[in-house]
Amino acid sequence: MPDDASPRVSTLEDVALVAGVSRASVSRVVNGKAGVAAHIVEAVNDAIARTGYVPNRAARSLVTRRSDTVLVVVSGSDTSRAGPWGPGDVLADPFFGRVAGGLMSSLRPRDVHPVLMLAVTDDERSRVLSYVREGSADGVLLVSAQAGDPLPQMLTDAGLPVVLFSRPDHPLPLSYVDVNNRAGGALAADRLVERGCRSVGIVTGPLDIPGAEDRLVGFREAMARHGVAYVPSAAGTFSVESGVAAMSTLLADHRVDGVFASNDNMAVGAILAAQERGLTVPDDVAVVGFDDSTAALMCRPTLTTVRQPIEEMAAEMARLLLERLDVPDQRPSAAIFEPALVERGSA
Amino acid sequence: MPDDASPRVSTLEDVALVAGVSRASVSRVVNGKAGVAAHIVEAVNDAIARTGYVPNRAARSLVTRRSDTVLVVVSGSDTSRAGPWGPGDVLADPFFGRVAGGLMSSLRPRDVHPVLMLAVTDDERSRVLSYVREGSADGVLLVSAQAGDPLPQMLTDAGLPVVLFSRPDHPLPLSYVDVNNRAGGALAADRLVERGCRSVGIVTGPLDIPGAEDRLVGFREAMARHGVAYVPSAAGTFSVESGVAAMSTLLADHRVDGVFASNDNMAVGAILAAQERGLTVPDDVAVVGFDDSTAALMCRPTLTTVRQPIEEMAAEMARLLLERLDVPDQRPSAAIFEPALVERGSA
DNA sequence: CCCGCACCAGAGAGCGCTCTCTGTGTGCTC
DNA sequence: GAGCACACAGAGAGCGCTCTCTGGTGCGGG
Repeated sequence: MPDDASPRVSTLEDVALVAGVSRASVSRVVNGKAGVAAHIVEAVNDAIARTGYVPNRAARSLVTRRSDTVLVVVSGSDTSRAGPWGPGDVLADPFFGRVAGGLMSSLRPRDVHPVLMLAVTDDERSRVLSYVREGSADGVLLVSAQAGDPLPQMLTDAGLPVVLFSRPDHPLPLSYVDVNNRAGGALAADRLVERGCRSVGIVTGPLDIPGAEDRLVGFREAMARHGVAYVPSAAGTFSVESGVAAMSTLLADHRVDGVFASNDNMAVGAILAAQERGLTVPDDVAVVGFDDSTAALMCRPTLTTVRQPIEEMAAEMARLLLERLDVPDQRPSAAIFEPALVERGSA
Repeated sequence: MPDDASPRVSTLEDVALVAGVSRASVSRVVNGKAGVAAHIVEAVNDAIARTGYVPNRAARSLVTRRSDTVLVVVSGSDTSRAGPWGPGDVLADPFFGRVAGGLMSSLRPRDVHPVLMLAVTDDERSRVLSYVREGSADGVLLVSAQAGDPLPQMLTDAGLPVVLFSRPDHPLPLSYVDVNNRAGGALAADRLVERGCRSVGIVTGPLDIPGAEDRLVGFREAMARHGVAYVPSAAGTFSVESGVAAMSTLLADHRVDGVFASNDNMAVGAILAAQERGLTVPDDVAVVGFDDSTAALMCRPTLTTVRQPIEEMAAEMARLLLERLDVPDQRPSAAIFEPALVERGSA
C-alpha cells in the first residue's frame, strides 16, 4: 500500500476529534440519521471534507451484518452457450453482458455491488454458499445456463436469499424472472403462418432446459391451433454452428419453408445454412429467432425475432432480491415478461 | 435473514469452545499457519466440521486491511462500443464477457473476487475511488472504452493499485496489458497484399482511442513498405452498422478490392455492405477483421481476422494487479501480446 | 418556583477476527 | 541434575464502526 501521502487513512475517531464531537455523532451524520442539531451536522460535514474521511466498509459490515453486496453467479457448463473460446465461455455470450447491465441499473441506485462468480464445478458451487455464509454477500442472483443445476436447491436448502433468471427446472420455493416462453413460441408460429409458410420446422435448444422446452411447446400448440399437427424439430445448443447443423437436417429431411430457431445465434446459423443451399431468405424459407440480440443485426436479411427484454428482466430480478433482503419473510414470487415480435427481414 | 435453523452463525469462539482450545489456535489452523501440534489441528478441524464454521470476512478484513476483492471497472460512454440496447450497452459486447472470463481465471485460484462497476459519469468515477479507499477492494482493473477517460489519472494520483486493459491515451505510471496493435495492422496489410489486392482501404475505429490509431498506423506503415503510399480510410465506431456505412463510402469513393476493418463487428458490416452492392467476398473485395470474436463465425464467408488473445491478456492483467498487491513498491510494467492472423474465408 | 419531560450528545460495549506478547512445558547441553 | 533454549498454546488488545443506554440541558406546566 502506498503510504506516501497518508500514513493512515482517517477514521471516525479522527473526524470526531476535528469536529469536536463524539464518534457517535459523526456516525449519525454519516448515516443521515434524524435528530442531530444543525450546527453539529455542519461541523461534522466540514471535518469530513477536511480529513477526506471515507467510512470503512468492513467495520460497518461487521456490526450491521450487511455487506451491501450481492453475488451474481453464472452457473453453467462451459460449453452450453458459446463457442470454443476457452474457459469462461459462458460469459462470451452477449446475453450475459446484457443481464449484467440490467442488474446494475437496479443495484446502483441502492449502492449495492455485484460480485461475479462462476459455478460450474462442485467446488465452486460450495464456494458460493460459503461466500454468503461468511457474510460477504447478502444474497444471490443466479443465472443458470445449465440443466439440472443443483445450486438453486442448495441455496434454498441453506435458506439463503436467491433470485433466478429463468424458471428452475423443478419447482422450488424461490423467486425468479422469466419471459413467457410459450407465448414467444406462439408469436413465432403466428408469424410464420401469417407469411404463408406451409411446412414449418423448429430448431430447439437443449430440451432439458425449461425455457427451450417451453418455446417448443408454445410453438407446437400454436401450430396445432393453425391446423398443423406435426412440426419437425432438430435440437441445437444455442450456438451458431449448432444452428447451421440443425437447419441443414431440417432442410434435407423436411424441405421446410419456415423455421423458428429458439435463439438468435441459431437463427443466424439457420439463415447461413439456407443460403449455403442456394435458398433465399425469407422467400424460399423464412426464419424467426428468439432474443433480439446483437446477432440479429449481423446477418442479412436482418433477423425477425421474438424479443425478450433481458435488461428489464435482470433489473426486476435484482429488485426482487433487494426487496427480499428488506423484508425477509416474503413469499417467493415470479415475474413473467411478455415477449414481442420484432419484424425485420428474415420472416 | 432466515434465522430458522441457525439462531446465530458460529464464530471462532464457538469453534474454540468445542475444540477445547483458544481462539488463537483456531485462527492459526484456519489460516494454515505452521507450528501447530497435530492433535490440535485435528481437534480444530473436527470442531469446524461439527459447527459448520465459516470465517467472517468483514471481521478478518477489518484487521488484515485486505478485502481479497478487486474492482473491475468498465469505463466508457454508453454508446461507444455496442448498439442501441439501452444503458449498460458496453457490457453487451462479447468483448467484455471474454475479458471477465480471463480475469476470473487468474483471480479464482487466489480466491480474490471481482466486483463489477460501471463508470461513465463523474459521480460514478468518484465512487470507484471511494470504494477502494473504504477498503472494499484492494485494487482496480480498468477496462476503458473511452477516449480521454480521466479515471486512470485519478487512480494513479490517488496512489491506488490499478492495471489497465489497453495503453492509456497519455503516458501514466501504471501497468497495462495490450496487444501489439501496430503489428496487428501490419498482419492485415500483409495478408491483403499477399492476396493480390491492388486498392486497399481501412475502416478505422474512433481515432482518439490509442488502439484504433495504432492499428491504422501499423496498417499504413506496412502498406508503405509494400510500396503503397496512400490508403483511404473511413472511421467507424466499432459497431456493425458503422462498419456498413464506412465500407459503403470506401466502396463508392475508392472502389477498393481489399479492406481492413479495425474490429470484427465492423468487418461483418463491411462484408454486408459489399454483398449489398453485389460484390463477392473475397473475390471482388477481401476483408480482414480484428479481434477474432464470436462475430467472426456469424457471417459468410467467415472472417479472416487478426486474433488478439483477450482471455490471456485479461488473465495477465489480473496477475499484474495481484503481483502489485503482493509487492507494493513495484515499477509499473506493460505486457504486450503478439497478435496472430486467423485465416478463414473473407481474405 | 420546582418538577417532569422531551430532546439530543456522549460514553462504552462489542461485532469476529488477527497478531503480538507472554507463559509454560519439553528436550537438549554441559 | 541444573540451566537454557526452543516450540507452541493462550491471553488480550484492538481493527473501525454502530447502537443502546445514560446523562445533561432547556423548556413548559403545575
